[in-house]
Amino acid sequence: MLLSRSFYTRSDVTLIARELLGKYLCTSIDGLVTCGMICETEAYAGVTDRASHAFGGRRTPRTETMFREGGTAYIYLCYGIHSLFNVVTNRAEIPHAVLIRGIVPAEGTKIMLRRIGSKTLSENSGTGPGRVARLLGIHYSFSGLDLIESFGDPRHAVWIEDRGILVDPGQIQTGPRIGVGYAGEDALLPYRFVFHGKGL
DNA sequence: ATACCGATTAACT
DNA sequence: GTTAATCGGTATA
Repeated sequence: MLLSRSFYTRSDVTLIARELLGKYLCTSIDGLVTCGMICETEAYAGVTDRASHAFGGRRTPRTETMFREGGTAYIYLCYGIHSLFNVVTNRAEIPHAVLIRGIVPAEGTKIMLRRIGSKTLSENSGTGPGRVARLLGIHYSFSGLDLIESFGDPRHAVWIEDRGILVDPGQIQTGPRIGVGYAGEDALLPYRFVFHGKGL
């Protein structure tokens, strides 16, 4: 079942980051469908969060996407090489977002292998935000795609499905976000969530 | 027009 | 544990 608009437009970004664990992030790029179960996320709490690109209400051509309605894809280029995928949450003008940091490959593994130029998938293949986007064929030029409206478009579609995976709160590990040392006190916030399910 | 830097990764020692 | 790769975004002038 496709996650609805109302899932994304809620106001508690850390709750949404938790609830995205166990959901399936899917893409259809040039007709090639790939999906992975989300196992790691980070919440970015908008204008009050020093780690967020939108801290202090900063609006630039890049961050403008985060000010859209929840359910929009915010994707940007990091270190000149990696596309990092986020889903925008909350209502329009409130620039909250959740970074997807890890997936377990579920569908289209053959396509994923072709994308990374490898023969087999390993434990690490879907770990790390750069690898997530690479496996799923997500490019930063897709920023602004709508995770509900794009469904069905064979060229560039990105969406998230609920496939009924139940995540016990005890299976979720919480901690500080990765790579945000520049954020001062906000670097210590427990906004990172990792799903340690069976076999993970 | 120019300078600095990053929500990372892979390949090293 | 360390480091090179790599370039668009952003601030400053």
